Amino acid sequence: MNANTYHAEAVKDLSKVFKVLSEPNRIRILMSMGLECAPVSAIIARTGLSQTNVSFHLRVLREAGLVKGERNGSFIFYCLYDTKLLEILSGLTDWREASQKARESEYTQSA
Amino acid sequence: MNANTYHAEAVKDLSKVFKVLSEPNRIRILMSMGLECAPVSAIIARTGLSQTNVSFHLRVLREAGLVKGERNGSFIFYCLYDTKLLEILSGLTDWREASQKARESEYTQSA
DNA sequence: CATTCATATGCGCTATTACTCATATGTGTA
DNA sequence: TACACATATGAGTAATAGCGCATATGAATG
Repeated sequence: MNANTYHAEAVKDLSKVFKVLSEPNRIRILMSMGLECAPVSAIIARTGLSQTNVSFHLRVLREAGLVKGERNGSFIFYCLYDTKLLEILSGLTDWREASQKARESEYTQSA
Repeated sequence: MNANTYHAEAVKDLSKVFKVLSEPNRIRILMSMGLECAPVSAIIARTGLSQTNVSFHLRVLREAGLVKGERNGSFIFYCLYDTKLLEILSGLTDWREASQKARESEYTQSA
């Protein structure tokens, strides 16, 4: 049992989270929710995506444990499972923007 | 121009990074590099992946600006473009592990 | 210059995924 | 009960990604 097998579970879960977050529209949905819960119809309005598509992405986000939905009358309110996700997203954005110029000017090639 | 279009570029870049990180083997490659540069052969040995596959993933990681490669004789040494990526990965791992139990016991369903 | 070693690349295959359309489920209300 | 609204789900499709095999490139060494 080396370092790889030791982190196997963590790697597995991490890659799943990354896969879920690799869809631009899912990121937009997460950002559109912000700190407060919102019904699906609000998310549809904010993102401009189709109802079917939003529903599809919400399920993916839900199954990944990134959002949760609670029924309230005929509406279902969705919110971030952990609002810390917003900080993570903005932190990563800052990180990428900070190194963007360096990446653009540097070669980083192979041969 | 609303909030969505304002963040459009950031969302685009973020989703690309997440997509690159959504591959378990790529995460393993990144972790196997750690803080120091290593030739491809070392990465192959550490991960147990095929040479073709490692080369393929390294290109993806390189084009995403996550690693850089420098030739040294007949070897090409790869290293993290920014070692802060390691902290990010471990930070996210901790974040997921911390909420894992809650996610497992809670419903987080839709209807 | 021929050979060997390290690494990259093109091709074909298969599996996955995001999307739309149509339809189903569930809730509130007359 | 019937109807309207909010949301979920299933089928079908087109695009993409990861993998292995074979091969190419490029550096070192005799």
